Amino acid sequence: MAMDKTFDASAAEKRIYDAWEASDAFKAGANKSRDETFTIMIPPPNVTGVLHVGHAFNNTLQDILVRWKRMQGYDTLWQPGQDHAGIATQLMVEKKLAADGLPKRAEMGRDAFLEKVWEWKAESGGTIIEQLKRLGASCDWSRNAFTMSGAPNAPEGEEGNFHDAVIKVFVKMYEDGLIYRGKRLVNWDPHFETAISDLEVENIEVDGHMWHFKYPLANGATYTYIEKDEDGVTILEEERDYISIATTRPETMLGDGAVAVHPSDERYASIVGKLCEIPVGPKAQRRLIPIITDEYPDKDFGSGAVKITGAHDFNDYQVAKRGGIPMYALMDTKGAMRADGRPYAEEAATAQAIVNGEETFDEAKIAAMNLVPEEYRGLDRFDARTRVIADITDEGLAVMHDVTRVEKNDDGEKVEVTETVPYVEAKKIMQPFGDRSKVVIEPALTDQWFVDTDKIVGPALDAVKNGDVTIMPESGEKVFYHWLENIEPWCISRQLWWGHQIPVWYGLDLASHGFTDDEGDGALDIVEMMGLLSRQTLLDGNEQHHAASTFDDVKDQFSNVMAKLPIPLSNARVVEVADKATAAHTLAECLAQYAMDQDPTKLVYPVWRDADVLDTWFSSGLWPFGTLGWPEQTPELDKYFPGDVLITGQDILFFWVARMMMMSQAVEGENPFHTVYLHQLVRDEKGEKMSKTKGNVVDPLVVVDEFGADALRFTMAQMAALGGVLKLSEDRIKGYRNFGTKLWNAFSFAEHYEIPNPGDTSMPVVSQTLNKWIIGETAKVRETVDHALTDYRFNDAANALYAFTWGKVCDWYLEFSKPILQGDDAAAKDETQKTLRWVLDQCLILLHPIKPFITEELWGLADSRAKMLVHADWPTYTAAGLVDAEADREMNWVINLIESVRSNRAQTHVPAGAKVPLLVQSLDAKGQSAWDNNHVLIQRLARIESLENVTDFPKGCVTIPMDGGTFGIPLEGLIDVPEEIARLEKSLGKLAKELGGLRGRLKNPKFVESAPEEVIAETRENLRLREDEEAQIKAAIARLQELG
RNA sequence: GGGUGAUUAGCUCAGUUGGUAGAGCGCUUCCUUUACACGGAAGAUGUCGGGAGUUCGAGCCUCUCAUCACCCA
Repeated sequence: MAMDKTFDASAAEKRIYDAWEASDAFKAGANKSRDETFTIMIPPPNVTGVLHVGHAFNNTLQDILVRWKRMQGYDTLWQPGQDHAGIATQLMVEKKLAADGLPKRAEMGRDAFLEKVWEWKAESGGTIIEQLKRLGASCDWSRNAFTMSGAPNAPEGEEGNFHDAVIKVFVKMYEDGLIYRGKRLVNWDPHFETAISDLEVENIEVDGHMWHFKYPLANGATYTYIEKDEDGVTILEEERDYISIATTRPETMLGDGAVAVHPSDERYASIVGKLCEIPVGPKAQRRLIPIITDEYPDKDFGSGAVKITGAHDFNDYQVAKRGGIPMYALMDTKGAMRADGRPYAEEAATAQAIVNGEETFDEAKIAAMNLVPEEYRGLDRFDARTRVIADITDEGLAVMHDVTRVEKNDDGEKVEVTETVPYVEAKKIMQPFGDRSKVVIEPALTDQWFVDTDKIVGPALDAVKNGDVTIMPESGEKVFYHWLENIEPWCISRQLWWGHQIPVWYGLDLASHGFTDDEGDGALDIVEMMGLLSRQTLLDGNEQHHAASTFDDVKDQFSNVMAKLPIPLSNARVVEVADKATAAHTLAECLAQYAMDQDPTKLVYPVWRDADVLDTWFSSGLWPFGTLGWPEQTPELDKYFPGDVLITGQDILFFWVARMMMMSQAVEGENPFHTVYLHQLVRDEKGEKMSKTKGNVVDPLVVVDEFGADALRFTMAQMAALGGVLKLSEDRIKGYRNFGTKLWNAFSFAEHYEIPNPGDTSMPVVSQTLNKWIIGETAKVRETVDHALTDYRFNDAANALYAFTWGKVCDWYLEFSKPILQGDDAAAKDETQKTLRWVLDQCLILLHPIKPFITEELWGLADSRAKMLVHADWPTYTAAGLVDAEADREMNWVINLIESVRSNRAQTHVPAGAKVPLLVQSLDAKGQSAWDNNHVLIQRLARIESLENVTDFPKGCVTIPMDGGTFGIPLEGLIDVPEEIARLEKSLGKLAKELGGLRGRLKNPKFVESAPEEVIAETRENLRLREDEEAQIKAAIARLQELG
């Protein structure tokens, strides 16, 4: 059966992939012939993900390494899987519910919603896996992991250990004091109504405005405001009864706790410590806030005075913390102005009392206060802004300035009109957006769980510093240090449903509620308990919490605390309820019941579980061991952890890499891998980010459809220079598709010449120079490829294979073999046939990690094979063992001569088909033997008719200087003499430049003194050759001139 | 504002202890010679972003400027 003209990738790829899978070719340990393991953990794509070029690139590199190591006989595992992508998945399912006209999430409730998510996952969650298969990814799919596996509500088929792992790690870290709960300013996504980490926030520069408002000083106080220029000359001096504040977010003024100025700012020094009025809200309850000093304000920015709204700005938060300024939260979870709490008049009065020092405050008290005046309550934050601006301006408290513009008056004449208008600067501001929701992120003061990263960052930092973990390229290390050395606490709670629910239960802190024993008799009497109930303080009070893997475990912890309470509470049974309100209600009810029947066995102590879930990256941080069965001590965990290499995008160095390192160290005390290979974002051919809005997105599957997976993979490998920018262009992919066809045609060549293809040939013992040479070249490229892959220089490996296969095997070896294959020397023919098959097999083996499909297909053409190519043995022969210096020299001489003759022919317009005679002068013995051995090849490929020894070249002869003799092509009458002279003179000019440099260096005594011996020798040799060349060209010109 | 990196042929990029620049694609010319036109042969194209310094010698090291990109504020 004749081979097809080209490789039909679309038809073959699926068939080949299925064959690999059917033979379990990718299973952990498949093709193992040694004990060393090689483990790569796939960076888990989102379960909602679809394959993009970034995945394609990333997974191609992983596959190259894995296939290479597997062929080398390592016990290889490429562990696949996906993460559950909390926000993205929840969003997707919510959208689907809406599209299907089903009840909303809140309407259907948590359990029903999660059921829907799992349903969605079963239907669509495997998309990206199928797509990775199309690329040829050789993961052990039987081990596919999922970060939500084993969750309590997981359906059949989703059993697994990940939930256990996550919960266990949380509890351990909680018990070790590495996780804590706190009220902190976090990035709040008002769309998803959840906290998100600062890494999930995109800061984008947008057109914004800066408004300038007057905060009147209390009690009509005034001061002299003096503005000076750079030279200290007064440019403005006026009496003011206000301080001017610039803000981009006027709606947050309602929560201001102070106005801050820089301590060195002379303009405001006289009013520091005084009070000023927030110029918004009902006139009767205008709040007064202090003017304080802090290092934060920039004297040159705005007015130099900054309003401090601790609960709504990260910088202000720090100032407020330093200054003990209350942080009033103004918004609800949706980003609307709060509508809860007491009437504004009462809240404002309390706030004023706090400022006046008449009332104390704590976090909880401040958090409960709502300082939004009634007229703004319930408004969206952006509507509130508009209203606040309008109200302040109406009241005349906006800073005004004059604007002059040209208008046409009633008569149509242009006139200048000057108006005094509010001073509003239009300016670019950096605004935070949720990377999923795309809405403006609101800093919000909320109770969240945090990992105390400061305490676990050390080992990760050390691992890189002491070289246990290498980050490539090296620049990644600097970035890594910089980030880890300035690490912020990691907020791990998310107000979502899709995720691992935090294993913490809360109970009312009865001790702090006055469940005290007035009589000191170790028991509470009815009066004491009823007194407590009547105070109705249960809901406002404090809580205590405990973490445990299960409710049963946590029950004991609560019981232990309860035991310290007076009888009969000490005997109350711990029960789980839905939430705090239910808990308070349940407790009150059972106490009331007890009051009637005095039956202590009916007393219960209700606790409720934290409703929030953990950040997806918390589970992803456990990926290196969670995928291997941890916390079970599985054989896989034992064997494949720690892994070897992590290949991932530079953009998730912090998101994920650092967290895996911290978590592996915190949990297992080991680094999860020894090498991190970071790559950049794949961009379009112009170097721009791919984005849907720009329409420059390259879909890797479309590329695969058009050019085949191998072409895409080879392109990816070829681009993968360490630290390089990745620009993907279709022309390139096309070029490498052509390379596949070239390889295909080399086999078609072998078929055409009817070369036997028994399969699995061993390296032939050869006597032909040609065969010795190509075997040596093969050994060289094998070494180059291994070195390149060892150093993660995928581009070098790809380029070396391209140059070898095309530039050596196809361009020269196959051409050279033709006369032998067609010739009568049976022994030479047999040897060459065997060598040719062997060399082609080596091409397949060495190319297989990069181009798995076409190579497997060609491999399968042999009569028989012991194994599929995916499991073929990777060669270990060396250049030292196989390169024959003499054969090398001779073949290079032949190639050189052929190229020179061709070049001269082409440049002197000898018709391509014409055969020309060749002359040679003073050919030495080596040259003669090289000619004798290879003249058939030379004559065929350079179209030479005959060789004649001459003592002098005739006039009009083009000369070819070679090592061991000078060749000449007599061209009298065939060439354009002036053109040829011009050509030679041009090369003479180039030579002269080179000669000048070489002579200059050698003449310089300092060069001869300080340069290494071999460099000097090389330079001398180079000079000698160039001078030789120059002489020959000059001689050639002279001969041509005689003609003219 | 801080950090990191980039700037080399028309385009996309290599260039590994500093020794005088390479590849692919594209382009020009020629060739349908029985593996391959997704091919073959030949060819042209670079003050290696600007400037300064170290050195016998700098694309590579140092400083500086410019432009661009990305990350973090």
